[in-house]
Amino acid sequence: MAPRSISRAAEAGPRIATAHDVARLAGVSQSAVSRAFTAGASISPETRDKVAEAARKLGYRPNLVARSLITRRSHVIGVAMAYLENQFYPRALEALSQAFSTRGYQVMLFTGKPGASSDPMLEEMLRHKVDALVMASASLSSRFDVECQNAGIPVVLMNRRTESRSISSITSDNRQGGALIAAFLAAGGHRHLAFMAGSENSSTSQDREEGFTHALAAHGLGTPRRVVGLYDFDQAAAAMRSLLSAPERPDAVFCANDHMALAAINVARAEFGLEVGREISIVGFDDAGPAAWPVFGLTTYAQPLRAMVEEVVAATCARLSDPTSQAVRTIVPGWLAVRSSARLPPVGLTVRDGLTTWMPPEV
Amino acid sequence: MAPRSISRAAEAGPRIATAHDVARLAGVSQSAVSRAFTAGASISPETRDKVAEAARKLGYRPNLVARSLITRRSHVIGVAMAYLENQFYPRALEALSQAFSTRGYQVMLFTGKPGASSDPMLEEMLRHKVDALVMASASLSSRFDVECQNAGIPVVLMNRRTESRSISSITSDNRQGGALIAAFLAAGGHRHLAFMAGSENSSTSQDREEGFTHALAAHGLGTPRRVVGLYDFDQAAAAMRSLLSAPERPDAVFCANDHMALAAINVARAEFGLEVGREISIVGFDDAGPAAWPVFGLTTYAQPLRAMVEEVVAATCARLSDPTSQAVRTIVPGWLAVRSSARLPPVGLTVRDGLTTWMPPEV
DNA sequence: CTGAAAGCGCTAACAT
DNA sequence: ATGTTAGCGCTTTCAG
Repeated sequence: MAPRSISRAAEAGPRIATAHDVARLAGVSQSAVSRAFTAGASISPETRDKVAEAARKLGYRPNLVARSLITRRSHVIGVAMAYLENQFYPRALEALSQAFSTRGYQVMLFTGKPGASSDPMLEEMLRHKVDALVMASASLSSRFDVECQNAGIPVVLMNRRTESRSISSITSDNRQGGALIAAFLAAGGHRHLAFMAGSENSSTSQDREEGFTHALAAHGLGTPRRVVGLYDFDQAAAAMRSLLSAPERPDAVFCANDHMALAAINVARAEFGLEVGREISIVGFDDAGPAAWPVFGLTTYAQPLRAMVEEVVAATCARLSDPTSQAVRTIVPGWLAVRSSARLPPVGLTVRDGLTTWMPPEV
Repeated sequence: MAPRSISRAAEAGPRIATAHDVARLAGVSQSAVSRAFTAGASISPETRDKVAEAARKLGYRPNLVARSLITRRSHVIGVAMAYLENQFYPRALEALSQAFSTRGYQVMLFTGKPGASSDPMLEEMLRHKVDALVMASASLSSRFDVECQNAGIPVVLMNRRTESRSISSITSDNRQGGALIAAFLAAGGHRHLAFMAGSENSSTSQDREEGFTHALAAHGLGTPRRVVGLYDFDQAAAAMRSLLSAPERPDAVFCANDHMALAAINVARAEFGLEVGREISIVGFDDAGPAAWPVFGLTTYAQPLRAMVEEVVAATCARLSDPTSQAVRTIVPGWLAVRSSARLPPVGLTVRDGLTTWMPPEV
């Protein structure tokens, strides 16, 4: 029998070292070990070194599960996100994960079953004791609100908003973006406008539409023709098809996001042989990756992804460190990325760092 | 003093109910509550009902953190994934998350800092006590292997393989896919072939290249010209540029994945005015979302995403339920999705369900 | 079938 | 600065 096998259970392989094991080897108490791994704990350098040495030998790593049981902080953020075929979201997810991990949080992903309610997802999040929730898609039931408030976990919405006073939201300026696009299209001399909506219950789509429609009216261009793409590629393609098959074809269509705008370009070009940007103008919203690809050259309202993510993380951490703090409703300004998918207005274009944008001429 | 406030701490809001609270209200022991929430535990229907009722009243939810401390199962799977701008990965992630949640597991996402080693990521995964790891990108250091083995947590690679005997991997048939593409291109009458590699240390890129190159030689087409796109859109674009600027232009290029192939199409069409599929053939690998978009019509070796994900989940769960089981090395067959980006061979095409594929004529 | 009691690995008073 | 003690909320023997 090996001399050091005191009371090791007859398991396969060496047990995972605990703080006790480290304490024994270092000749200190278990709490000393805990302190050695706690930033700012009062411990002498010698003890810390002894512990570090023993820990290294044993390959010890603090068990975060045990820690969170007592500190009541799991350092895990639940992120609800579906619809990852829309390039905007994977980028957002990656950025969120990186930003949170910088602050010591990990992201637990909740995608939800395709058509299901968000309630089972909420249930899982709550059981797993996530410290906070960031929701970047899925529409939340009203239960969500109260359950999270009861559980005392902050909820931050990204790219959507809600009426609830207790839920923070970070969006870009959807209304202003819609209005800017209306002005841009009007300045470009378009007369027959169309709008392609996302989901009817999406605040984001609503805001963009409102901004667009109101500004259009202000420019004396009446009400745009309206189709619904449900944020889905195939649905958007179908919607575009109906738009282009109608007797009076629009000369410009604003799609509530890039994913649908890309579908629209595909249909216009491949099925109707239209030269996008000359025979028809298509504008999107997001500035997701493929928008900038040369074959698309999609003119779109650019949502500042990094800035939005920073705000999300800031809002989350703020409520985490002070639970009594108010929910915020942050609107991050974006800008119009002008490329080739829409006819250009004669004036107002600016180029900086190789990027072209447009601002309405001063009134 | 309210009659029922026995010893509640003077906190804000109602405390989150624990099994003890439920037990008290139901008039049973705390272990009875535990049993009521454990499938297959021996408990009478009456007790179960009493507990359920009390739990409902209190909004009780078992605390998974506490549970996992004692069961040593967190029911959390760590998924390491970066490079989400390649559409294949977000889809994979979504599918993984759904498949795992069906089996009672949640996914914790690890993206890693852009250029950093995978070691700090590993550290976090271990501290969080994930039950298993699935790695869909990032190259793992050798430490990874031994650390995970020590910690007793299974590692499953998706879309890459490794030499280690203890690590499972699920890939599609990269070699065969490369070979099939070579045969397809040869049959299409192409003479000047080129290959665009991903990362040099990527087993996936290597396998695809090997299959391609060997088959090409067998068809008497010599060694293809070789460029490196590093799986990156801009790098791939640059590589394509150099290919098309060279004195002898290739008439077909096989890119190690769709993301690069899409970049190649962009450059060929937008910068060189080439009609892709007639003046030059471009073939990819993955069949990621945009490949099927009409404007691209990318001919590509389709990796069966759902099947691969099912295999990943199966391999993970197998090792979880029997830690002594062997690591597997599964190769899932794919098929050639023939579209318009490459010139068609005169024979061998088959259409089924609106999808076109190609098989080499029998020898 | 049920309750009492012993911990899972750790942090946080509280003494010293 | 350090050790002792008491749990965090739960599962799991072990008696009965």
